[in-house]
Amino acid sequence: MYNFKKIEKKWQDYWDNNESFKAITGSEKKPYYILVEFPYPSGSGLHVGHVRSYTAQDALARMKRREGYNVLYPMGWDAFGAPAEQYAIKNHIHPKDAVKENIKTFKGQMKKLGFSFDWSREFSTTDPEYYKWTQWQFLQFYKHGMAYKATVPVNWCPNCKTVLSNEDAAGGVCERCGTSVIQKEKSQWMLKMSAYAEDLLKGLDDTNFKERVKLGQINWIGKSTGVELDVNIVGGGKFSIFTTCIETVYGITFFVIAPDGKLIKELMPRVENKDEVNAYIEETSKKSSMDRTELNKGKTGVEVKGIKAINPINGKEVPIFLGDFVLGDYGTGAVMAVPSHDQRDFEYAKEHNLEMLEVISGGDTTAKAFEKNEYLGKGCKLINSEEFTGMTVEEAKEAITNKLEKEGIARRVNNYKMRDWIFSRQRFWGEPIPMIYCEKCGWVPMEEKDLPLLLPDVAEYEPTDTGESPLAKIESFVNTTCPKCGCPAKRETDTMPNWAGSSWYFLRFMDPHNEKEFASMDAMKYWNRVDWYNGGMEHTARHLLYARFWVQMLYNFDLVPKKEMIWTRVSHGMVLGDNNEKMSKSKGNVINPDDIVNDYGADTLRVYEMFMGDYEQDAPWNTDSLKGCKRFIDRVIRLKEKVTDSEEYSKDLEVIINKSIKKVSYDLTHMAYNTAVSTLMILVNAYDEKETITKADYRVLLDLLNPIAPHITEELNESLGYSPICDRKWPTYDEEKTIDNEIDIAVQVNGKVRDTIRIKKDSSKEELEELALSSDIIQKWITGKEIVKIITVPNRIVNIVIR
RNA sequence: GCCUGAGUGGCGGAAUAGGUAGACGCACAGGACUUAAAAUCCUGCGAGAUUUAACCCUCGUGUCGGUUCAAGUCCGACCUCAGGCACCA
Repeated sequence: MYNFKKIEKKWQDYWDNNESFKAITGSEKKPYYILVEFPYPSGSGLHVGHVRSYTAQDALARMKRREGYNVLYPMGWDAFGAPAEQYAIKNHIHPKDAVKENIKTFKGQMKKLGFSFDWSREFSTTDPEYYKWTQWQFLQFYKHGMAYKATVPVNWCPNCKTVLSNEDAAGGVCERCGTSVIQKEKSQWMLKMSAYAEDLLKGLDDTNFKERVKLGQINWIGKSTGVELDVNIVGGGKFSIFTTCIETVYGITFFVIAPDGKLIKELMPRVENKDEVNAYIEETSKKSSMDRTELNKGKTGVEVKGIKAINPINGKEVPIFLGDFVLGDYGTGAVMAVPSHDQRDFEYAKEHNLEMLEVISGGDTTAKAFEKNEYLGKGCKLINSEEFTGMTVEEAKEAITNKLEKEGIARRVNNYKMRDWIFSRQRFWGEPIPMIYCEKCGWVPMEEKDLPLLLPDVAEYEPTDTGESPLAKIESFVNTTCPKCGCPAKRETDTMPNWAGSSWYFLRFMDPHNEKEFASMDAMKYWNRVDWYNGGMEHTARHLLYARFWVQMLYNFDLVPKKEMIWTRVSHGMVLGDNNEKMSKSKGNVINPDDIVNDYGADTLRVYEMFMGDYEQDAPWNTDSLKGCKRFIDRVIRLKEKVTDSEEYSKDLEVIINKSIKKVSYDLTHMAYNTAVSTLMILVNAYDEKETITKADYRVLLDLLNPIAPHITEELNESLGYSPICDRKWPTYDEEKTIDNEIDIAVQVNGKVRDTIRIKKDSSKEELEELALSSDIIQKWITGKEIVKIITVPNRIVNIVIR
C-alpha cells in the first residue's frame, strides 16, 4: 500500500509551482490545441464520465508536450443556464454564488485528478469579462443582418406560467407540474442560421470530424433537392408547393396546405366553410407541440370548400385540404398530394375518401403507396402521364422539370430542415441581449463601448407570471435611454441561450485575458485551430453546429482567420452504473470520483477509466476491475526492487520494449487507451518474469505509463535520481527492434490450423513450405491425399490445400 | 419509420492489410505461503466428445446465405439492443 495521497499532492503542487503545463502564445514550438468540452458546473460535482474524457485528453496532452509541441489544454466553465437558476431559486441564493461554489468544487476535484490544464487561462461564460464579448459578437451579428426579431410559438405552461424548453416540455406536458403545455406566440430574437445551411454542409470538407459526426451534422441540416411549382387557383390567385418527386405530378388528386401557414389566412375570405376551417386551425395550434406520435395517429384535416386548384401540368381541377401533417414553416407550407406514391398522402386519401391515380408502374398501391425509395433506380416507367408516359422515372424527372421551368412556373430549389436559431430565453441567468427598444427608433443596438451589459445584482430572479424574463421586473435594468435619439427607452429583457457562450469559448482560450478584443487575430493565427476536440455524442449535432455557424459568421466579418476553427472532433462513450444503466441518483448507481480518489488514488482511477473499454463506446462501472488496476500499479512499484544500475535495456527485453513504445505511442494518439494500458500490463508481466531489470528498462516503463498515471510514475522516476518526466522527451523506438527474430507461423490444412512452426522471421516461401511439410502432424493430415496447392504468406501463414 | 453505432467466454473487452479467435484485466476454482485472514505467488478457466493422462478431434464471434485456399473481418438478406431525428413533402 503506497501513500498515494501524499505522492499525488506532492506532484500536483510541483506542477502548479513550476507552471509545467503553461501554454505560451507565440512560442517557437509547434502549437497543438487539445480541447475537452468545458463542463456545466452542476451542484452534484464532477461525474466519473468527465474523468474518462479529461484523462484521455490529458494523456494525449502530456504525450504531445513531451514530443516537443506547445500544447494548449485549457479548462473553463459553461455556467449560464436553467439548472443553475433553478438551483438558486430552490436554495434562495443568487445563481452567481451557486456557480462560484460549484466551480470551486469542480476545480478542486480536477486538481486532485492531476489533469494538466493550463489554469492560467481559466474563465467562466458568466464572467462579465467574457460575456461582454458574447454580447459584442451578438451586436456584430445584428449589424450584419444576421440577428432579427420574429414572432414564434413557444412552449407555455399555463399552470406554472412559464416558458418551457423543448426538453422541459417533453411529451407535451410540463415537467414540473404535469399540466398540458400549450403554444404561445412570442416575439423572439433569431439568428439567421438557415442562410448558412449550404456553407455548413460544405465546411465539413475542411474538417477531420469522425464520419458519424459529419453525418450527424448533415442530417441535422437536412438538405433536400426538388422543385418549387406554382399552382393557380380557380377564379384567380395562386400558391406554390415544394416537391422532390416532380415525376409524380400527373398523379395529383388534391393539395394539402398547412393549418399554421400564411396561405390559409389569405384564402380565408373565399372559404365557404369558415367555421369548420377555423375550428381545425384552432385545434392544431393546441396540439402542435404535443407528442405527435400520441395525438397524430391518423391524418386529420378538413376540405377548404369553395376553392379549387389547377394541376399546372394538365389543367385538372382538384380540391384543397387542410392537414396538420403539412408544416407551415417548411418548404412553402403546401404540398401536392399524390396518394399513389406518397405514404402520407395515401393515408390522408384513405381517411378522407379521396381519389387516387397511379402514374408509376411496377408497384402495388392497394395497401400502401408505391414510394420513391422503392421505384427509384429500378427502371420503373411512367404511366397516365401524357407525353411522359413510357419514360423512366429518372428521365421524366428531368423532362418534366425542364418543361415546367420553360413555362416559367417551376424552379429548382433546395430546402433545409434546419431552421433559424431561436436565440431568446425568458430567463434571468443568461447573457442579457444588448438591444434597446425605442418608441421612435425601434430596435437599437447598444453602443459597443457600453458593454458589458451586466446582469443586475438583485434578489428576485424568479420567472414572472406573464412569461417575461425575470429581468422585466427590474425597472432599474429595463429603463434606459435610446442610444440613437436619447429618448426614454426599454431594454430587451430576454437573455441568450446556454449555447451562446459555448459557441466560441475555444477562441477565447487562445487569448483569454484580452481586454480589447474577444481574442487577437495574432493569437488565433498562432494557435491556428482546435486540433482535437472531445465531447459527448449528445453534443455532436447541435452544439457543434452552433459553434461552426458562429465561427463562420465571424469569419465572414473578418474576425477569425479560418472558416472552420475545429479540426478533429471525437466523442466518448458514457460511463454507466454497475447495472449497465445511466448513472442517476434515483437509481442509486452513482459513483463519486472523490470517493475513488480517496480510497484508491487518482492514478488508479485514471488507469481504470482508460482501461475500462473502447473509448467511444459506453462502459459500465466495475469496482473489481478498478481494484485490478490498483494491483497493476502496485506491481509497477514492486518492480523497483529488481532494478539494477545499468543504463541500457536488457538484451532479452529489447524487442518487447521497442514494441511497447511503438504501440503505446500509436494508441494514445488513436483513442485506443484500453490497449495502451494492456500493452503496459504485458510489459510488466515480462519484467516480472525476470530476476532483475535494468534502470533503463524501468525508466521506459515509467515514461510510457506517465501520461495515464502521472503521479506515481514521477515519484518512482525521482527515486531513481532522474529529473521529472514531464520535462523530458517521449521515448523513441527502433522499428528494426520491434519484431522478434523467430516467429510462430500457423500451418493450415484446408484452412484449419493443424500445427505451428517456429522459424526465423522473413524466411522465404520455400523454407516455410519445407518446414511445414516436415511436421509430423501435418504429414498425418496429408498422407495419401493429393496436394492441390500450397498458399504461403511470409511471416503469416502456410495453407496446404488437399483433395 | 429514418439515420448512426453495437452484438465475440461467467463479465469488461483484444484481434493495424481477410491469415493461429478470445490478448489484457476481472470473476471463479485449485494450490503455495500464513496459527489464521489479508496481501502476494503458482496453476486452470469458450462449449462438447474421447482418454489413465497427454496429444488429438468436433463445434464456436446475433441469424441465414454467399465470395475465398482462408471470414469476427468482405458481400446480400434478416433479427436484437443502444443513441439521435422524427409527418421535412
